[in-house]
Amino acid sequence: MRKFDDSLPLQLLKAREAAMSFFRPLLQEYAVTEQQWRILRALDEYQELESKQLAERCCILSPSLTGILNRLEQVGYIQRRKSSEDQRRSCISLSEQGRQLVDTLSPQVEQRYKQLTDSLSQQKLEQLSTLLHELSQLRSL
Amino acid sequence: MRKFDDSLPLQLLKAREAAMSFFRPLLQEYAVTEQQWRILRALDEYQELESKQLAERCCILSPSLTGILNRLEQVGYIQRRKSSEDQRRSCISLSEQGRQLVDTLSPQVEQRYKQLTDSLSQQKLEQLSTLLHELSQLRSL
DNA sequence: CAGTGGTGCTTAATATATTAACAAGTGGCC
DNA sequence: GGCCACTTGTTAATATATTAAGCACCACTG
Repeated sequence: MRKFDDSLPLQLLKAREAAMSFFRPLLQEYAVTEQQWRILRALDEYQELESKQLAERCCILSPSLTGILNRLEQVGYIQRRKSSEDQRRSCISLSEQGRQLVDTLSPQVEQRYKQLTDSLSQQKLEQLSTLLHELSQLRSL
Repeated sequence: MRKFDDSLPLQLLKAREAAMSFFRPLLQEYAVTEQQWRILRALDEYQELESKQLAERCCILSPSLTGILNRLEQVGYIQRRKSSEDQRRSCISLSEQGRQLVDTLSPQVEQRYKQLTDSLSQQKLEQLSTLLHELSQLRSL
């Protein structure tokens, strides 16, 4: 039978752990979690997003998102407003404080990201990115 | 700046989600979690392992492992014994019931794994595996 | 306009992840 | 033997992940 270590999900997990080891110390220094940073990063790029879009882009399920957004709101990094057309939807955006954090952290994150990509070569990185994208499209029937 | 969706950790996360979508329904049907299955799978392959080795191979931190092993022991899938030479270490192994579960589930998991790999082509899979392994070796200085 | 199905988000309950602190066991060293 | 540094495993506290329920709001339809 196929060996345990050959499991694709496990390989993906280990690869991600290695990649995250580049950023964890930095994020911890600023007291934001990995997931919180994904949210902040997405909001920085898309200005204002609904919860559902945020969940989709950040790969976070809505029940988790509820808690994360509550905490981010409490420390003052984001703000919400109810959509005027649809009372169910809430639109999330960065607060001034949140934007400041992103502006401060982003360059440092980018620097470490470069260390990471340089360690692997540009070509392999693109190759990997392509394969990962292809895999992401797959769904069990 | 680099786009949000280009983030390697996020790509790895999404790829893993896609891959796991092939197995989640099956695992849920047998009421075992993803992590519990990793443990059982590892124990099936290595007979008996110490907690630390298990944590290493399954990519699970010790505090999480403590809880997972407690639950697996309670439902009767594993058993522990203290190492005779070193009273700190505990050796974990599959119980008869645990072995039965693995024997029942493994073929079905393999079947879905084949669906997954067939969807991607053998060549790309090997290519991906190689790149992931290389990435896994990297560590932030 | 009440009824109905569907959507967006939250709650609840349980299982993990993550960091720090701790408790106990081991080995070396004086 | 007693002190010490180190290792193994656990506990504690907080943040997420996952599935199932629930609740409010929306659009549609009779």
